[in-house]
Amino acid sequence: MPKPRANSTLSDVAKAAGVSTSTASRALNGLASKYRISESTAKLVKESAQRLGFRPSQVARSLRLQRTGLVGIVVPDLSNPFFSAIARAVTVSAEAEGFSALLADSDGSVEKERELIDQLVSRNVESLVVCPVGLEFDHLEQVAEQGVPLVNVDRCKAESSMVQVTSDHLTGTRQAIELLVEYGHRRIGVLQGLPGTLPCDLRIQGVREVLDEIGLSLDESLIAGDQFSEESGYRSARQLLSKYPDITALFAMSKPNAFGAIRAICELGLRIPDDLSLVTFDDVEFAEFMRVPLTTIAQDVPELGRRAASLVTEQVRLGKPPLQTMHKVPVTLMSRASVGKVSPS
Amino acid sequence: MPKPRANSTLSDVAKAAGVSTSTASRALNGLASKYRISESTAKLVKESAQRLGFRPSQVARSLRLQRTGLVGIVVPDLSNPFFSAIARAVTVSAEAEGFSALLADSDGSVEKERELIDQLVSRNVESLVVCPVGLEFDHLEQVAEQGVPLVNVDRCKAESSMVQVTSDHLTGTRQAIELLVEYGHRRIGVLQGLPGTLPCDLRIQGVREVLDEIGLSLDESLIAGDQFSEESGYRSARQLLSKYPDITALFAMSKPNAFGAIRAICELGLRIPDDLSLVTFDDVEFAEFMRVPLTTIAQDVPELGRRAASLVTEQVRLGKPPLQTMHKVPVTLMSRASVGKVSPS
DNA sequence: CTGAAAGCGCTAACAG
DNA sequence: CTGTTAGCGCTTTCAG
Repeated sequence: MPKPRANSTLSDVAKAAGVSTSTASRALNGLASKYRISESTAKLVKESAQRLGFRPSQVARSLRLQRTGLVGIVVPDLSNPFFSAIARAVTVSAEAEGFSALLADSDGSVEKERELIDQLVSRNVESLVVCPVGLEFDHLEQVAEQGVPLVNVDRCKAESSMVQVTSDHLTGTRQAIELLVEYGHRRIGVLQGLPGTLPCDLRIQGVREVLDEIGLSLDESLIAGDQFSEESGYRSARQLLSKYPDITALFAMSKPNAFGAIRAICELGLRIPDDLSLVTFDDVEFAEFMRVPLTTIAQDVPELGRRAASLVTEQVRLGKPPLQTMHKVPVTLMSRASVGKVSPS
Repeated sequence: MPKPRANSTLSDVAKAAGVSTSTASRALNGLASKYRISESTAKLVKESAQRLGFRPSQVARSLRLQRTGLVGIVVPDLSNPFFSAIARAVTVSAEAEGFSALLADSDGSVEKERELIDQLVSRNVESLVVCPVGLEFDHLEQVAEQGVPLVNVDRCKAESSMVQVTSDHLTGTRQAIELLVEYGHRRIGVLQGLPGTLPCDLRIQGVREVLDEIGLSLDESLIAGDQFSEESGYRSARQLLSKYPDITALFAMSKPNAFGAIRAICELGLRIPDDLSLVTFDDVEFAEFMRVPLTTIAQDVPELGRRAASLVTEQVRLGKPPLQTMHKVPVTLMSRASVGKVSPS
C-alpha cells in the first residue's frame, strides 16, 4: 500500500501538460509574458497544476534560490503576554511581507537559547528577532556578525553594536519614583527582576538618580528579588516588608513581581494604598477592575514588536544594519489608585 | 567586497579534511562506527567542521530526506493568552522532540487561515496544530485527508473524522448554570462568543439543558453577542441589561466577554454580586485580586496544548491517526465572589 | 574503511 | 516561444 500522500511535483505537472519543467515553472511563476509563453500553454499548465493539486515545494525552492523566506523568533516564555505580544507583532508583520515565522521558546535558559538560535540559523532563517534571557550576548553578537540580520528586543546589552529595541526604562522609572517622592515616600522597596539585565539595572539607576536629586541615597538593602516572576515578587516583598517595617512604598519591576507582592501584602494584613503604596512596570490588563487599581508604567509592547519587525525587514532589504542601533520606545505612567500620600505619623 | 556570510558547506569541510563529502557526512552524523570509519579521520572531519563553523543546511537535508522536522501552528490571535498558552505548549513539546515550530496568526479570518495553512503545507510541515476560526473546516479536513497529521484545537467541528481536542464545554457550563440556579437565578443573560462555533453552541446547549431540567426553558432573547471579544461583551451586556432589567445573572463565554460586561455593569451603576451575578468561561489570572473576584469555569489550557502536541507526534510516529478522534479535556469550576444569592424582592 | 555518483524539486542561464 | 542542462547542499546506495 503506497502512501496516498502523492504530493505532485513540478515535473508531474509538466508531464501532464506535455511541456518541459522549465516552461511549467515559468508559467506558474507568472513569467509567461516575460518569456513570451503562449497563452494557451500557460493556461494548460495552470490547469494541470490545479487538477493535480500541485503545491510547489518551498524546500526545493529555498535550496535553489538560497532564500527561505523565514524569520526566526526566540522568546523566553511565550505564555507571558509581554512576549506573546511581541511574537505576534513580528509574526503578523512577517506574514504581511510574505515571510513565515519560525518560533522558539527558550524557557528562560541561556543554554537552550544558544541551541535554538543555532537550529534557526541552520534552518537558514533570513533574520532573527530575539528576546534573550539577557545575561549573555556573545552568541547573539556572533550570529549578527556572521551576517544574519538580528534584532535584540527588551533585555538589551549596554554598549553593543547589535541592533536593539527596548522601552525607555530610565525615564519610566524616574516618572514613577518622582511620583512616589512627591507623595512623600522616602523609604522605597525595590522588587527587582533578573539582576544584571539592562532593564533591571536601568530601573535601579532610575531610582537612584531620583533619590540622589532630593539629597537621599538609595539604600541597597531595600532591593530584593532575582526574577521577573511572581514567586520572586512574593518572596522579596515578604522579606523586605518584615525586615523593614518603615518602608512606605514598593516599586515592582514586572507585572508578575507586582502580583506576587500583592499576595504577600495581603497575607501580612497590609492595605494598599493606606499602609503601603505600590507601583509597577508593565501595564496590567483591566487594572481598573482590580480591588486596588494599580499604578503602572505601561510599556508599548506591540510597538516593541513592530519596531523589531521593521528593523529586521529593513536589514534584509538593504543588506546592512541601520545606522541607529539602539531604539528606545517611550513608556507611559498610568496613575491609578495604588499610590497614596504618606500618612503623617 | 565579498559577503562575509561564507556559510561553509559540507564539501568545504570535506575538502579541508581531505576526504570525500560522503565520509564527511557520515563522520558528522555519528555513523562512523557503522561505516567503520577510522577514528582519526572521524576526528579530523569533526575538527575541520568545528574550525569552519560548519552548520549543516537543514534545507538541503530536508529536501534529501523528505523530512523537514517542522510542525505548523495556526492560531487566530497570538496575543490572546488562551492561544499563546496553546502555542507555547505545542512549541515546547515540538522542541523536545527535535522539531521546530512554524507559527502563523490568522487574525480571526477564515480566508487568511486558508492561505496560511496552504503556505505551511507548501513548506512541508510534517504536522499541523490548528486553532481555527471555527466556522469552516473543509480546508482542514482536506489537508488531513491529504495525509498531513492535523489536530484541531478548541473550536471543533461536530461529527468530523478530524482529530480534535477541546474542553468539556457542556459539563463546565452545566456546573456554572447549576450554581446560578441553586442560588436562585432564573433570568440568566448569555453573553455569547462567535455563534456557530462548537464551544459557543455547546455552552448554549448546557444552559438550555439545566433550565429544562428545572422545568424552565431558555429564553432566546436573553442571548446576545457575536464575538469572543471585549467589545462584544460590552455591547451585549449593555443591550441585555437595559432591555431586560429582571436579569439577575450573566453567563459570559470568555474572559474578554466578561471584562466587557464588567465595564458595562459599572457604567450602568450596578454592583456585583449584589445587583447582578457574573460567571465566565476561561480562568482569569489573579482573579482573587479583582474588586470582585470572578467565579469562572477554568479551562486547562496548557493541557489542551500538550494533548494536541502529543496527538500530532503520535500521528507522525505511527503514520496513522489515533482511534479516538474527539478528545475532551475536563474543566474546573472556580467558585469565587461574583456569584451571589438572588435577593428576595 | 572510503569514494563516485545519483537525486530530492526547483530555477535560470544558455541554446535553440 | 520552448527545452536542455546544471546545480543549490545534502545523504545514500553501490562499488571498490
